[in-house]
Amino acid sequence: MIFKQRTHNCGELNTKFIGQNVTLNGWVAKKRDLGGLFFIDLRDRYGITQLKINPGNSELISIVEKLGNEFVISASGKVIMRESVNKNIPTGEIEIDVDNLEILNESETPPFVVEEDVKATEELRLQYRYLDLRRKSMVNNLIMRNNVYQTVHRYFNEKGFIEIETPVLMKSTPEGARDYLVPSRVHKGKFYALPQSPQTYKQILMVAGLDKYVQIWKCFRDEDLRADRQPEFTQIDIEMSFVTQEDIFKLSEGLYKRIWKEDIGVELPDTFSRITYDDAINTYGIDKPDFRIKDIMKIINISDVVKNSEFKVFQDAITSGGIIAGIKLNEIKDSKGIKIEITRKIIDKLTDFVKENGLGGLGYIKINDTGELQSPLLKFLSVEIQNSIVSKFNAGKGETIFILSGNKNKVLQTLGQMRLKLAGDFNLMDNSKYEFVWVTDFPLFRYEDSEGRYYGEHHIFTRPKPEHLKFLDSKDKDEILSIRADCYDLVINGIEIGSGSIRIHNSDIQKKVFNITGFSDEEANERFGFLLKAFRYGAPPHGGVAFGFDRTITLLRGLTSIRDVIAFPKTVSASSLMDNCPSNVSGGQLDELGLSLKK
RNA sequence: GGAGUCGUAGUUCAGUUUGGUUAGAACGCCUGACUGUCACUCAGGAGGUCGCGAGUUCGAGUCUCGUCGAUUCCGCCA
Repeated sequence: MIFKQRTHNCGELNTKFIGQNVTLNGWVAKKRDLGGLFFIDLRDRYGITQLKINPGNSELISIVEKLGNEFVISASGKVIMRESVNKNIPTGEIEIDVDNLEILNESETPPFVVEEDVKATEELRLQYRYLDLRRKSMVNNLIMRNNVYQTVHRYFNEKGFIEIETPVLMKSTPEGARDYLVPSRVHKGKFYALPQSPQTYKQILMVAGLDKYVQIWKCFRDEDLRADRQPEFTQIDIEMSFVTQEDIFKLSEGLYKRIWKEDIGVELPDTFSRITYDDAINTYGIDKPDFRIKDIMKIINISDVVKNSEFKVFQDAITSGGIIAGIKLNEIKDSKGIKIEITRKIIDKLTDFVKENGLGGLGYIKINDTGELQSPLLKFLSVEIQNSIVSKFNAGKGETIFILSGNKNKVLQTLGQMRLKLAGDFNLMDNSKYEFVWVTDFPLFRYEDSEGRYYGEHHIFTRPKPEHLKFLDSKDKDEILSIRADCYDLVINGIEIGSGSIRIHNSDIQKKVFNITGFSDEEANERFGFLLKAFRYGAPPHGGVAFGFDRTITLLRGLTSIRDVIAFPKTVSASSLMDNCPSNVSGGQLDELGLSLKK
């Protein structure tokens, strides 16, 4: 097809081009017919330029009359000054006085109007993703994604890293997430797995001596989805040899500092905050604390203070090994600066919230403006204990203490959730801030009561801290659970953005970890023999980290769903609405693979 | 696997609480008018398997049960 090719795009023309003859190619975003005089908004991914079609040119008008939204056209003419300027768009001072117009392709009436403030549901947008991606904000999401790719590539190239591609078809490994499996035709009855992460490969690259590896790569996990979880997602995957945790922090801080600076113009501090896992849990009730609410509503354990009270609820908690803890809510104000009273209604709502989390109820102590205490708990607590609680929270007039009792994990977790809820409900955090924090010293194992076995908390290649190595031979549950690792998460605004560790590089230690997590030597050999073998040929000390690329872009764009930064995402039931996948396959395909479907 | 929300015109929604005449609005679409619009305006028109399937009822968009899809959360995600 021969057509007049564009000389410019729809976002670049301005008054400097006045008088020039130009040709634009693009999509009809809007046609306005004023009765002979037509205006057309022509759109491409760079912007929108207004075309003006004069009355009188009957040949041109007959073409214009046929135009509908989303038709693809080529328009030529002279750049002229507009009679009335549109200040809302960069090209708003000029328009094209069209003398030639060509329809390059027609469009059916689109199922929804392609406009910035899209009305369509996400379901429809996903079905017609190619229309949704014509919208400026979606284009900008993809452009941001591209910009960050480039920043990452440049950064690691400067630092002497090598990008190495690892296989997409790999060995299925137990542990961790469910694998996506790919049947082998050549080896009937055998399967590849899509990588949950390139973990084993990058460690083996370290054994190979490729001491600085990086890759922006897809990972696949067959688990249930969320707004921030897709079955396939992208990571910035990093591994280094001869490094400590500090080296990895420094590299990562440099990376994120660079991305924030280059791609959204925000200057981050040279080093990020740090908190240990135990402190995070005990102070914020969560392993991914949102440091936009760092210094308020910290969790305070008052078990000691109330242990001698007569109050049965507290006594029961203590006898059953639980705790009593709480948070303090400062005096809060609405957007007009008027004080918000903590009413019965608010407390009832919070009580419901607490009960949904499986706790009996919510205790509270309000300190009135006169300094007088107000609480249903007072009759159960001596004045001495009341005063100790107030002083432990350093509570003053107009403030409220919320108290929970029961199972330790549940109490901490619920208080953690309450902090987030209160902060959200009462606007207690600065949403324009980016709070980066490293959570360090994660436990090596967690114990699954229902299965009676240990799991690697991060993954089973994580090295215990040297001073805890001795506990690998222990049979004592508390000792095993007390093992900490140089294992860390990077958290931004309460979102887990990255995770890594210093790895085991010694096959004996690796075997012990396998054994604790329930692998016999035979099983470990069957599954990870290749890695253990590699470790016997001079494995250097090494460690690494992986960052969620989609989540990073989501944060940079101020969004909440990673689906908006992925060109072709899947729904929460892991299907793609545009191309209807997954789908059935023919009997012949199954035969070839030696598979049959269960009835 | 569990819980919540949603599903009505091409689209976004109202109508469902309390079952009852011909299911409405806006945007989009079609026709006509209009020479400076940029959410153009004005006049008119077409457009509905109320997600699907059972049930209750004289009668179901509305009530009940099931089911499918979207979405949010819990479990799960080393």
